[in-house]
Amino acid sequence: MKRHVISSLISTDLVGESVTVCGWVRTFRNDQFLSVNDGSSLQNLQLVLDRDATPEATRKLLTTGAAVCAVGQLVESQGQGQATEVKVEQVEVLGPADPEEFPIQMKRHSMEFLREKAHLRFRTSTFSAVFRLRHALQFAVHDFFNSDGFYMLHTPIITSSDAEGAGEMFKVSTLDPTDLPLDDKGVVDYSQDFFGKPVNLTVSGQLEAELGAMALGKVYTFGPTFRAENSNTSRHLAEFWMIEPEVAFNDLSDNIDLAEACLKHVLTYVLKHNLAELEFLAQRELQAEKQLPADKRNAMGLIERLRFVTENSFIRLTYTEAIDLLRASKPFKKKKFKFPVEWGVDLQSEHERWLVEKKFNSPVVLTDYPASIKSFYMRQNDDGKTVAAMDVLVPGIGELIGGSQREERLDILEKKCEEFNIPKDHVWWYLETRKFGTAPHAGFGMGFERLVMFASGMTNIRDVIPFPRTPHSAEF
RNA sequence: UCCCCCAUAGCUCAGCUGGUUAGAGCGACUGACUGUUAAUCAGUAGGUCCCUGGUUCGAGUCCAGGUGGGGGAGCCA
Repeated sequence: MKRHVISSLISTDLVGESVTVCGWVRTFRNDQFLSVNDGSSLQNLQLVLDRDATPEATRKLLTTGAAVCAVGQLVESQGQGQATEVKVEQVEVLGPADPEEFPIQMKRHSMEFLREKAHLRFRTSTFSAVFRLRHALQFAVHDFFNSDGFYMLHTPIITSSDAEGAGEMFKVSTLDPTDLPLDDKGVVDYSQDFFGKPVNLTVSGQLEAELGAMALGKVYTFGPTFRAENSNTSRHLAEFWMIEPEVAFNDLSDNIDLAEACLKHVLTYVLKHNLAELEFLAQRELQAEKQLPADKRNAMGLIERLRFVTENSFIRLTYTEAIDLLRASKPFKKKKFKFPVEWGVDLQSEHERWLVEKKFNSPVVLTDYPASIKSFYMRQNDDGKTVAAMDVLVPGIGELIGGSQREERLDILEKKCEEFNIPKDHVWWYLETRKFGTAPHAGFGMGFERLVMFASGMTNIRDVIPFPRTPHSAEF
């Protein structure tokens, strides 16, 4: 069946033509006006029925949520709310939706309620807008790297690498948990497992991406990532998608430039191609913020915030400079911070928030952290105390990107493995890239859902991924 | 994992220092109206007050435990 998508019918270009449209009923007013959405855009199409020509049995089935298909002529609307409408000649209900049971009503629902209806929440304007935006953002990410000569590398999802230390891992096994094979010491004998050794779901594709970068030059991964941390926050998922570029011959400064350019590209893309969604989400945010006290609201609207990021240079400062700024700040002097601010301890959320939301009100890139609070693979600076690490912090979300220049010197990397208790035979393949033709290189990880949060103004990460995985929650 | 808050109709919520028949708005249903924009107007139905136990003459209300949800923290992206 040849169909027209609704997004192509809301302008007057096709007026006079006979059209076929299918979609889901939003409202049915006056036994005559059927508002239908097919997901092609936020816009609903108004189908105008001939009340007398439409059997009552059909009209009774035209309830919110029902799937319908209609044939008619596209005409200029006689009403005020829309440019065009369809004079329906024939309408068929493909799938009714019992109005007593269908949970999505033409009224505002709480995000908490819709989260429990994750299978149906796509039918709402908010979630359809979020997921169209999510699609556009992932397309823009691929577009950015492809245009810049990167190759996408599919790094493994099942991995035996346990060296990254990025978090607790999900074990993957085909052994029967009620009948585990044990060796003579009573320890599980993984030689009988599918891979002959213990394996996990990946917590990061970085180490493997580094291997690719040391031959292909510029690579990136964009795949699912799993953390079995018992994190119960609005910014963490057990299953999330991460973008991890890795570039040979880049230093830390190049790495920050890449992160900044990438963010600016994807936000510019959605500002150009998804303005309707962004305008809708900006309105939604405004409504939601009415419930909040004035000091908890965003200083700028959603679109203004995104433009600000695309048009201004990110603030760059070292960890040491950040500590100095924090120690000179009002909340520090008034002892408003709960956690100590001194060189050597990691910055807490409250400190990052102050820097990003109060001091600069802009994305901030913090660099050169103390070695002791960062990972083993980050490149040691000449001062011997800090490493060439970077975090990109954005208002409302905190850490959006974390990255570093990688340690390319074999002797130092081997020493770091010892300090971090990483057995060399677990990462022998990683170390060999430093043995054969080592070169400076750098990369970062960007949490895709956090990017979608930032771009959409949604405040809970569970509302920007179709089917969120969090502790005790894997329905659907 | 820790701290705080919450759980009452399909949804959002009210329900006072414990008191007799648990309410509102929206939605749904029935009817009226018919160029409506979350249509309007009138009416009707709809409740295991999250679960278990306790205190009390009496518990939606107080106490304990549990479950679920939210906000914040840690871990991080």
